[in-house]
Amino acid sequence: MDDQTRMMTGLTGLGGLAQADVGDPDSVRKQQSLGQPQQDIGDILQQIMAITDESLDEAQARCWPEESPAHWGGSDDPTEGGRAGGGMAGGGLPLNFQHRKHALNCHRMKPALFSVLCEIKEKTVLSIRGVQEEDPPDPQIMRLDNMLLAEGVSGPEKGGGSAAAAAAAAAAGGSPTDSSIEHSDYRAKLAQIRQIYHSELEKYEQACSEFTNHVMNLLREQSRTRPISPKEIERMVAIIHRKFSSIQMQLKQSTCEAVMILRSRFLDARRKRRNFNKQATEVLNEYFYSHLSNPYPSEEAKEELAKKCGITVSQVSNWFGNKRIRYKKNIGKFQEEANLYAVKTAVDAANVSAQASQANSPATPNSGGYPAPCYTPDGRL
DNA sequence: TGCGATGATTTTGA
DNA sequence: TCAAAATCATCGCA
Repeated sequence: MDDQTRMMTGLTGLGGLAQADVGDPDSVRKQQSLGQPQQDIGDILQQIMAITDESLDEAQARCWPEESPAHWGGSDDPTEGGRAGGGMAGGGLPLNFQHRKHALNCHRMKPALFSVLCEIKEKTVLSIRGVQEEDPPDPQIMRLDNMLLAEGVSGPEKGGGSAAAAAAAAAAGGSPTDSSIEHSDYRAKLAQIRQIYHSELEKYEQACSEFTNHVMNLLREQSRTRPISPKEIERMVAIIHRKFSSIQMQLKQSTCEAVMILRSRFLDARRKRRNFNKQATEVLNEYFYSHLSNPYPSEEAKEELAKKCGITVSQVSNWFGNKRIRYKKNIGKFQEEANLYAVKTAVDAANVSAQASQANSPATPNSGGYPAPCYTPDGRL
């Protein structure tokens, strides 16, 4: 059966019942004299229009009088909220009006008429509004999500931020105790942020779920008295979710800010340097001046130096970078130091050669590159 | 407290 | 990508 046929049939049937039940003399006369379906439709539409003039509360209160059976295809449970006002049947309105509405509600074709109204509504209102509803995922939310994931705030608990903390602590070059203190401090603060974030997120999700359920129940209840399609309920749920996701975005944004502040504080701490101890400086200087022709230690040499000095490879690189540029800038100033280390290296080499009976071991492999210092064989300048 | 020394970071260029 | 150069920020001493 197509919509039009169904509507016509429904309206005709409804009209007949309305006339019979209501006992309206005019309607009876009209039916008797005209006997036309169009007249019935006009009557029934007038009755429906009269209903739409009421407020929703009035309608609900009067649509479910005490004796009213569940003819709208809904639940028979009398405890349901929408019928709370059932005892108010009548509400001071003319009795024939109440009877007419009751007749409408109880009529067997009411569901058919109702479904037609739903369809019309869906085709008109929803199709217009629904055009822009399929939003692509918000890029800002995606960025925030990615950042929170990378920092180890969202997602499964992992090394995340602590790995960054460890790297930064290692680069700080402080004593192992200092690093571990900084590391654990960073981790503790990050864990705190993580905990607050998850607890707030849980609250939002719970509130969203509760509110969505509440609205859905309300709409389902109202769908008994006005045409609300499941699609419309879905749309409303989507609107609620959008509203709540904007709140979530604020939470994510402030969490990101907190992480950035924590991170910047931690990274600032990296700038707090400590001078290398005397032994470490000596080892580095020894290498530098004994390789003055080519003061570029290989990766292996850097690792070995780092191990000897108790610093990181990158610190060794920094040291050599600084040393090269400062030596080059002011050779005169470093001359004395260079001579000192050259003598030291020569003495060490001599000792080694004496012990190993290898007289030809080169003490200073300098040839070209950075200018070598001047010194006498006895160690004096 | 000022200043030179020094380790770290950033910028620039090959 | 690496090294040079510039710059920053802190240390440590007089």
